[in-house]
Amino acid sequence: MVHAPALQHRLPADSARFQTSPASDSGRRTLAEAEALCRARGVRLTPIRRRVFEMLLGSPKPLGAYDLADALASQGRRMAPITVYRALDFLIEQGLAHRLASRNAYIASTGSRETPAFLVCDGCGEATEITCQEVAATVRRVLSAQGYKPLARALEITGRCVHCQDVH
Amino acid sequence: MVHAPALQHRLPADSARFQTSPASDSGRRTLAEAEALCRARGVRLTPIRRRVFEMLLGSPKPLGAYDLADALASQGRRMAPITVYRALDFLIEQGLAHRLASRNAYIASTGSRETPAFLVCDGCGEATEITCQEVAATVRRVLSAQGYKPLARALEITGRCVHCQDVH
DNA sequence: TCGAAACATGTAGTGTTATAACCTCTATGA
DNA sequence: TCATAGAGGTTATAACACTACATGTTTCGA
Repeated sequence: MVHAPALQHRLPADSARFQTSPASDSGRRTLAEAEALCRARGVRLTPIRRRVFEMLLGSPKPLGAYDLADALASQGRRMAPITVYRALDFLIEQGLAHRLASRNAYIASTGSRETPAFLVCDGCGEATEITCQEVAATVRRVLSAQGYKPLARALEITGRCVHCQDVH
Repeated sequence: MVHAPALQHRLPADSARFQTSPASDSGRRTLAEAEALCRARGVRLTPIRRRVFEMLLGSPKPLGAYDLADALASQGRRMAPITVYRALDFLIEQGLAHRLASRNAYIASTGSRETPAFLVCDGCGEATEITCQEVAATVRRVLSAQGYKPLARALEITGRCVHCQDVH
């Protein structure tokens, strides 16, 4: 489960146009932001919710609900699955986490209300959140062309990351 | 479970730029195509696989594996879950179906090897396959900008369809 | 045409993810 | 101080997916 932080640095061509948010180097900041955000909204970032959020922040890859339960068990009393799910529901509602349906796993997010996109590696499972006008605009346009109203759900784009391209 | 076929006709503005493929009105044609495609590839569209594929083709919304088992039970002997999953695996390998992870459900597809996109309604669950150069290009660009190699996985875009916008 | 190999399906059991139903505790404010 | 709302505890179960192994079926070459 231990994993070196993603090497986000040596990237091709036009990566400058994307804002990426690897969880690993923004933990502290994001935790403070989350607290501020919850205060502002009048909702409670309780100890359980906070621990789940920290766990997600600290992980370079999305975690399953039962992974979270295991991990949290090692730092205290075991938590029932439903408890984890309730915390996750809260975090998702507040935009602090997203469910990656393609992996049945959960990942910390920025709390912004915009539709985020995640690049998910088919090999190692690591996921990178990107905020990209182009993606957002394309999604909006495609939806409205079919008469759909957009929802702020995470967009999952599957591929194979730099480190996993040769393998398998 | 019975559901009127989607009204795909009165659509906003620039829908002409998208090729949509509602399952309901292309069943016959697509079944023949699937047969041809399997023959050409030297793989076998066995009775079980064919029935599962027909079931998917006939449904306006994605079906769960156990839905399929139930539906197929009503037209003969009950099928074990694993049998359904095996048929689905085959169809997915051949590009004749896709798994919609956000719904734990499966949907018939065209068999083309390109990355398709599905608009999935958060309300009724109906899904529309679209083939759109713009979407494909955006996905490719975003992936390569982060050093990812594209995979031909279905892209799921969630929204609320025309009929479900007022409800809930 | 016989038999080996490859592929497809049957059977039983289990693993994994997610939720239902109901109860208790605690903080808050009228 | 007591009613209330929200958070969390407990137990059980639903829903989805797969492993392992046995049995059939098709195909193809000797």
